[in-house]
Amino acid sequence: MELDQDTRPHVALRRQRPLVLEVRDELERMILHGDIAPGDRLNEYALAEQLGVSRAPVREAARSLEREGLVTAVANEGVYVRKLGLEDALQLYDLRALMAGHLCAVLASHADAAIKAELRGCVAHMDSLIGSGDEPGYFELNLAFHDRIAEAAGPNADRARALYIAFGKEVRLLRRRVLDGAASLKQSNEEHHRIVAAIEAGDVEGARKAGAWHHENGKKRLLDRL
Amino acid sequence: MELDQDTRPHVALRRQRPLVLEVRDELERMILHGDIAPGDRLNEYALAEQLGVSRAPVREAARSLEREGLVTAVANEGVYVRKLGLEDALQLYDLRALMAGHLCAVLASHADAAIKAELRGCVAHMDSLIGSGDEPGYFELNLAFHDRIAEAAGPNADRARALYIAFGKEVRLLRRRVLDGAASLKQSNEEHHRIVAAIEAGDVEGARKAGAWHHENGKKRLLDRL
DNA sequence: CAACAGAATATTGTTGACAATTGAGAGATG
DNA sequence: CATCTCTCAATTGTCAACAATATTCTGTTG
Repeated sequence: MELDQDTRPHVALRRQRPLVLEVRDELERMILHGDIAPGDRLNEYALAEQLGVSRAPVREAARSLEREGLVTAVANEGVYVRKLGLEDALQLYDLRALMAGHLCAVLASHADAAIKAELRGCVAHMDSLIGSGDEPGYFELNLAFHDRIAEAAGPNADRARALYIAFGKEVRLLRRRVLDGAASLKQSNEEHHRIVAAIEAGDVEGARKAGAWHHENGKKRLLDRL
Repeated sequence: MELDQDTRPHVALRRQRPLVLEVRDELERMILHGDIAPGDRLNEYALAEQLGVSRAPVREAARSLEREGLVTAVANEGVYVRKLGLEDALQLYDLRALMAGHLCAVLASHADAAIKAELRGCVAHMDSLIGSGDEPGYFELNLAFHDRIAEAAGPNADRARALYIAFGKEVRLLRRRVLDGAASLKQSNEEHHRIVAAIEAGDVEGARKAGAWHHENGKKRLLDRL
């Protein structure tokens, strides 16, 4: 947390962004990055010293993270990074698929020509990336594609979008990472095509189904590896 | 060893339940009960004094409520009870319907004879309450019915259940309360019948649709009154 | 009289200190 | 040698004080 780099004291002390938000983001980064492993306790004192702040902001940030599902608090004992069991992960996949379907449905109900063209171009580009064997490029564009759908769903779905993003973060707490096998790139993009087709056609329920089913495959892949 | 007299100012008796949780529940009650109106600021100092605690637990509780969506925090200004616009309310109805459908679907996938019988008896009882014109009794049992479904969905849907409950609380922040008209009691219970029928038949997608549609009617009723 | 500058006040942001609880290790005891 | 208790260190829970910021009030000036 390099906040005190600035030598001017009065400027450095004026922060528009509350310290607790900085701490929250940093704790979230640490947890998702694996610096603090699932099951580990968050030592308030150590974290406060490490971040150069007092314990109060750390505690507030922890409460915020607790509500988000990234940590669990035990009375008089501390807060622990949540250990995600298989059952929890399956739930998250379901809910995330539900949200994705909803976002696709909302978008399908009011998509304009511009976003339709953009999404169509996106999946076409992914097709070409598959053809040239550029897997990293595909994964990156895949993320951008789904982000774009969530964003384009508009302000009337921002709550669903927030949950979609939160579930995505949370599922990363699963000990055993699910590496989306490269074997199914073609199948994955076929599903993308179906999603875009439904959105272009204004088929709300079709888009919901296509979006949900695409994400449910992540769950299926997880189960196949057990 | 002799025990000191209990004359110490801050009572530090064994607290199994952290103070912040008590404060959080109390604040939530105040907000939902209307003691603090949407748009009002939560005065940390005043609330702390009123609750007989210091500001730290109040602040932590507020962070928790923020993540839940009941309040919004503004830097250096304070936290305000969230003002729910019509668009927000419609979103919440959609998401709540989504969760309800999911809960019905999960329950349909593994309902045993006991819960089936219980739900069947519940809707039958509601039928009789309609017949006798007992509206308050109907509303109460209606709540219990939906709670029972959410509960019976089991631990594999507890995340969806938590969201379902949270959305229910949040929608109460809407300024203009939606008084579910008594005109549609019969229609409402017909939908209950359809839900139970799908659950009994083990029709997962049918139960999802029935559960979601039943809740979407709340949204429709809200829109009809504008 | 309106508008603005500046002081006074109220409120939030942050900190360090103290009390209480938990967990671990040393020592006693059967 | 196992086990129990007691003490001690580590950590969380809570608080009151201080610093910074926003808001309100007031007096001055054009």
